[in-house]
Amino acid sequence: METKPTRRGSKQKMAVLDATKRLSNHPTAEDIFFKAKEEIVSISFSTVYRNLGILVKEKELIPISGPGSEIHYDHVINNHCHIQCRVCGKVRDMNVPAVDFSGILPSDASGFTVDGVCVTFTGTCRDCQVETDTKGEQK
Amino acid sequence: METKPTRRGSKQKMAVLDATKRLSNHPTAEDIFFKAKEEIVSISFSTVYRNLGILVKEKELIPISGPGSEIHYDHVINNHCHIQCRVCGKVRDMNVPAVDFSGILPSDASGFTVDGVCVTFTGTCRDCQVETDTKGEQK
DNA sequence: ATTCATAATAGGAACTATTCCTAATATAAA
DNA sequence: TTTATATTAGGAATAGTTCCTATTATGAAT
Repeated sequence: METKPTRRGSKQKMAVLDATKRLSNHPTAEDIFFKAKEEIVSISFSTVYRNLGILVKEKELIPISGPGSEIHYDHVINNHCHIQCRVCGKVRDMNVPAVDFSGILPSDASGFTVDGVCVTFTGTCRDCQVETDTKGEQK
Repeated sequence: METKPTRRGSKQKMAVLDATKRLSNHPTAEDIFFKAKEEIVSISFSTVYRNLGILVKEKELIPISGPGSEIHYDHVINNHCHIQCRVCGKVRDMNVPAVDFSGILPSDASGFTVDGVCVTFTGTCRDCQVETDTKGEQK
C-alpha cells in the first residue's frame, strides 16, 4: 500500500517540531511548550510531552539528558556531542567527533544490544564563569 | 566500630558510602537508602541524598545520568563508560575506553570550561530482550 | 564533667519534571 | 452523515529530589 493517509502530522505535533527547530538550541519541554503556544494558544503540556515522545521515536528529535534533571531536545539528529553547564543547565553542541558505537561488540556490552550513545560533557559556560568571578565564589 | 567519629565522616555518611560500595552496581538513591537502612534503621531519605551530594563533591562517588530520570551512583571513580537499559533502567560498566576530555580545547567548548564527561550508551539488556521476545513484540 | 556552638540528623512538606487518565473533539473513511 | 479512531486539553497523579525545621550528636573550651 502507498502512503497511508493517517493523521501523521497534527497541527499540534507540527507546532511542537517547529518550535523545537525555531528555538534551535536544545530547548526543554517547557521552552517548547511556550514557543508552541505562540502558534496554538490552547496547546497543553501533555500534548507537548506526548508529541515529543512520538517525535523521538520517529527520530525527528533526539533527547539529551545530562547532570540536570530536565531533558533537552535537539532537532539536529546527526551523531554529535553536547556540553551542559552545571550552573545554569544550558546545553550547547561540541565540536568534537561523536563516539561511534557501530563497532561496539556484544561482549563489550555484557549482553546488551546497543542502539545509541549520549556523550555529555559538563562544565561551566562563559556567562556563569563571569557570575562566579563577580561573586568571588569557589564552591 | 569503635573508631572515634569525626565530623568529617558521620555514621550515616559512612553507611551511605558503604552501601554504595556493597551494592557495587550503580545503585540509585533508593537502593542505597534501603541498603544503608540495614546498618542504621533510622536513616532518612534526606540524609542519604545530602550525603550522596557531599560524597560526589568529595569525589568519592560519581553520579551517572542517562535517558531515565533517576541518578545512579558509582563508587568506581576512574574514567569509564556506562550502558543503560532503556526498558528496565539497569546500568552496567562498558569495556570500551572512556572519552578523554583532557585534550578538549576551550574553543571546542564555545567558552565553556570542561570538567567532566559522561558517556552513556543505551540499549536493551539481556533480560529485557528475553521478555520482549516472549511477548513477541518489536517496537 | 558541664557548657557551648555548631554540624548533622529524621521526618515530612514542597517542588519539579514527567506521565497518566478521561471526557471531549477532530479527522478520515465508508 | 455516520462511524471508528486518533488526538486533544486539562488536570490529577507519580517519581525523584530538594528544602525546611525542630531535635540530636559532637568536639572544643572551660
